[in-house]
Amino acid sequence: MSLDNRPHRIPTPVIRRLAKYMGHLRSLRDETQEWVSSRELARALGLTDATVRQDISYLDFSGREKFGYEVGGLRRVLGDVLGVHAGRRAVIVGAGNLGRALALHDDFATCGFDICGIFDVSSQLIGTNVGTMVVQDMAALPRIVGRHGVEIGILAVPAVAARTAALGLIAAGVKGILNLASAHLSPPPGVVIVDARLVESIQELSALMQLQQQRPQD
Amino acid sequence: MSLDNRPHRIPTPVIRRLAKYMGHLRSLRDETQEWVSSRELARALGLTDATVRQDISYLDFSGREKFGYEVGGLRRVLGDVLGVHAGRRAVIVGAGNLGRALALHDDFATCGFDICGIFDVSSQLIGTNVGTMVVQDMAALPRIVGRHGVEIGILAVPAVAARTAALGLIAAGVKGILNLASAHLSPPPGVVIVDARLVESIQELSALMQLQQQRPQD
DNA sequence: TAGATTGTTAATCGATTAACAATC
DNA sequence: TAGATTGTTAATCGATTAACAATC
Repeated sequence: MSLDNRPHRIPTPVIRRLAKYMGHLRSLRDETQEWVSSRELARALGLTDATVRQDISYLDFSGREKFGYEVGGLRRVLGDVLGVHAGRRAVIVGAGNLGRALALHDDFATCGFDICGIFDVSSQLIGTNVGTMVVQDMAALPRIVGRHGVEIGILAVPAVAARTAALGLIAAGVKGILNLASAHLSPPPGVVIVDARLVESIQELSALMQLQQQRPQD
Repeated sequence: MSLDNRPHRIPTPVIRRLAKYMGHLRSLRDETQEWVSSRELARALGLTDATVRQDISYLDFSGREKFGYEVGGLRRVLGDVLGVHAGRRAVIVGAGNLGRALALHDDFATCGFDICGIFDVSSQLIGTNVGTMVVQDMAALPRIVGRHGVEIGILAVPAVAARTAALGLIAAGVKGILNLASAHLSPPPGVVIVDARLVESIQELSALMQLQQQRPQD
């Protein structure tokens, strides 16, 4: 009866941990382990068991007392939430070192994300090979996005080019952007942007190292 | 007098935003802008001005009423906290597509992190060129770390190899690890690990897209 | 002066953890 | 049965935001 049968909002920190759970279950893949407990997941990922149970309670999935969670079933519902079963297609914008590496990185494919194009504006790069793909002109983006039903754009361009590239992706019909560029982008309604910046991560690391050296007791 | 003149603990969310502020100031670099207000920083980065002021209050730095923060000074204290002036040296472990791309990525150098080696265990990769560097055997790691005072290891290896590689880095004397591998690592005391996983980020994006499509009002 | 902006306190909001009844 | 584990509530903890006095 309740309206809350519809999928509820899941807090972002929870979503991030769900992705971690998925990663752990994937590492169990070939093993024959059939059940996993909240305690075991927590240990493996450096969390508390209460957090794991709370997180899993957001899913349409139940564990079983004394056993824990059935590995295959949990993998299925996690995959549903994380959209890895949706067969999402993605394109990469930016065919520099990072963009090319991502195009060749088969982890995306392993996790259900199909990279179906790589684009750039540089005439020096357009036409060059990246694995089995050929770098295409940004002008070809709308056509490819339309033809393949591309939903995700991976932005691997210099900061100065980020805004224009993002607008191009959005105009082409992409609904989500993974932003590796060092520029802040505000998504229009209906578009989601997630930042993933290596420079910020290494700076975070460096700051934590600094603080740790100053107050080693922590 | 107070003991709290010593550097206080800065919450991780704050540190992450400090890195964003730094990125924004960097984008102002060539410009002649001398002052920046909390309001302006907030706008540029999608935050509130209260958050910006609260964050900056963790720093040993003061703004000026009616003017805001002096750009050069703020950049200096941010750089201190983020360790970008420390001239930190880093090595990359894993000379696959991602590792090689990171070695060639000059954003790290631009931000004050000096990549001074790339390592792998594969005899097929050892000895190959990556820019001006040559891929070295992991066995050479302790020597290089010692000689150059390397503090950071960037882990870009497959999940199965992550633990061994991390132990190698730590044994060699590295104090911080940027972990791009899909494996959870628990740092020993005195070592800091920050995770930066593209697969988790794209799954987070995908989940947010899914939720957005289900509840577009959010 | 009036207006803009900081620095900081207090209030709100949200996330994590502890605890425990229910269950097998 | 006893013991292990879930699911969930309530308590705690921490982060963000609002508000405003102080200042130039």
